[in-house]
Amino acid sequence: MAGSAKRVIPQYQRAQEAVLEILRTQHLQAGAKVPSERELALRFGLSRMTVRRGVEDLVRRGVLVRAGTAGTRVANVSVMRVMDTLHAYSMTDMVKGSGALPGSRLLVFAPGSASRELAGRLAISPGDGVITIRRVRTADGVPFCVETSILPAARVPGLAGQDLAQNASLYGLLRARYGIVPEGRDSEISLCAVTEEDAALLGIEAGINVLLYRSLVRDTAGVPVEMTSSVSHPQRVVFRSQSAQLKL
Amino acid sequence: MAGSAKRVIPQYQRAQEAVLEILRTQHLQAGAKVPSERELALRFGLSRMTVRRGVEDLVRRGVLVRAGTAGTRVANVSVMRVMDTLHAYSMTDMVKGSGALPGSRLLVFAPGSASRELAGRLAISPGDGVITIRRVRTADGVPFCVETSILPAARVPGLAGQDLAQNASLYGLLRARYGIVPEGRDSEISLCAVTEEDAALLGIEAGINVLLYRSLVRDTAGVPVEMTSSVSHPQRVVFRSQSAQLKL
DNA sequence: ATCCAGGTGTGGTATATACCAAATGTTGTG
DNA sequence: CACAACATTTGGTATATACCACACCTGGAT
Repeated sequence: MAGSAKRVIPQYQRAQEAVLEILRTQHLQAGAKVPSERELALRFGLSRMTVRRGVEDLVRRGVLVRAGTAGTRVANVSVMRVMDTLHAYSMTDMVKGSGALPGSRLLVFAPGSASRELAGRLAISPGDGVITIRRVRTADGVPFCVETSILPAARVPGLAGQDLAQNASLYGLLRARYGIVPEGRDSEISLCAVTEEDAALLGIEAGINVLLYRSLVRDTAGVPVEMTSSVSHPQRVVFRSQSAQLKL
Repeated sequence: MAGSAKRVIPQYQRAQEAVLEILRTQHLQAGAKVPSERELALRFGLSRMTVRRGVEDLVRRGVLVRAGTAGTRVANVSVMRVMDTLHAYSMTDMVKGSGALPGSRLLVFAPGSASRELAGRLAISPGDGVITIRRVRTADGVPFCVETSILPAARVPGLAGQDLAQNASLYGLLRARYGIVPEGRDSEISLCAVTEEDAALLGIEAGINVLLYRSLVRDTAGVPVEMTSSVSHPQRVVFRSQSAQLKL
């Protein structure tokens, strides 16, 4: 019924959005109780089952936690990096999925040439052009990580700083303008002492240990398209993953 | 009292089991088509919605892959194996895999009873018996992490401290003695300040930030078998993962 | 004031039904 | 034989309903 668009967004996803909206507008903190499923259903004009499906997704993504028969509450982590094996989320989508408004501020956009080691990783020749992008990522305006990406310049001709000026998603650009679809990634999580510069950007004490996430992203052909290394805020970021192994 | 509650197994989990059973008995290879939801519902005597719920779990766990309106298929196993560095099941094997000699020292082996929250995570009843195992893990004799495992006591009758005395692998024991095969895990990596005790064990300064790895391991039926949380040495541990997107 | 019984609200499960869009299968025509 | 037209199958979504077990609150008896 009603107006039909080509891409129909399912009601349960709208319900999800609506719940996230409630979290935002009501400034619900971690541990705050969320309206019951029946209540939400009534409010959204949907059936409980439909609302429930949306809520379950939010629970699965770690935004909400169920307290059994004592209601459902807001989880205590603001930003999650879901290391899902099936979906290579863009950071932008990841933040959105955590119920926050994603943003980014461009710090550096610099053409350069690849060192021998970098060239090796990116599968290009030493001296080949690369582009270094450095950004502060924010969720609801609060910075949660400083990210540095390095891409082979040949893959992204014409890419300019202003393309990333706003809150644009790099992956969105790669896909839309260059037809590059990130498919696989090798990643690594470790610790490092935060530099003074990064500490200032994140609003934390310099020199303390923080999470360092580094990854190499490949396209559908397995060719490297991006090297990323990002430093995360100690309290605001959690890496999650779900996996299953099959043995028959 | 203190006994296990009735703990009724939901039909959709039975449906899951039944589907896995079909995969086994019919020797369905990766890519093979699985009976349709309506067909399964008919076969199991359940409603389609109930069956669907089970199937969705299997999809989420990576066992099955949906091919839209063209049916549902068995996932490609080889792809799943690629990512098992981060999701390695046995720490012992992991250490071996990095070329070092694995070892462990048992700190605590304590029976106890589950709190409400713990019971919820392990899918047992509050008050049910659990076993807490705390070990220092070493590589070539050098400690690199302090690990705490909690298992439902009912799953491992007769398990004793000396079983883990030396360099025995807990997972090896689970498999060999109890027939428990770890299959999937939900995991999470974050930061925490190291306690004095752990700091002393790892030979690092107390209070600094270290990597905290927490996971819930499930067996082939999706039933929780172990909760782990481990604190890693800041310089000696790196979490790696490889992932590829799955397409059939 | 304390305690306990019972009502109410909550999530968890299960079913029957319905319609849609896309993919597949079948059939009838050129 | 090739190919278009049609019917069927499949997963995807959405709803209404029902019952359960547990947590919580409230009111009344002690």
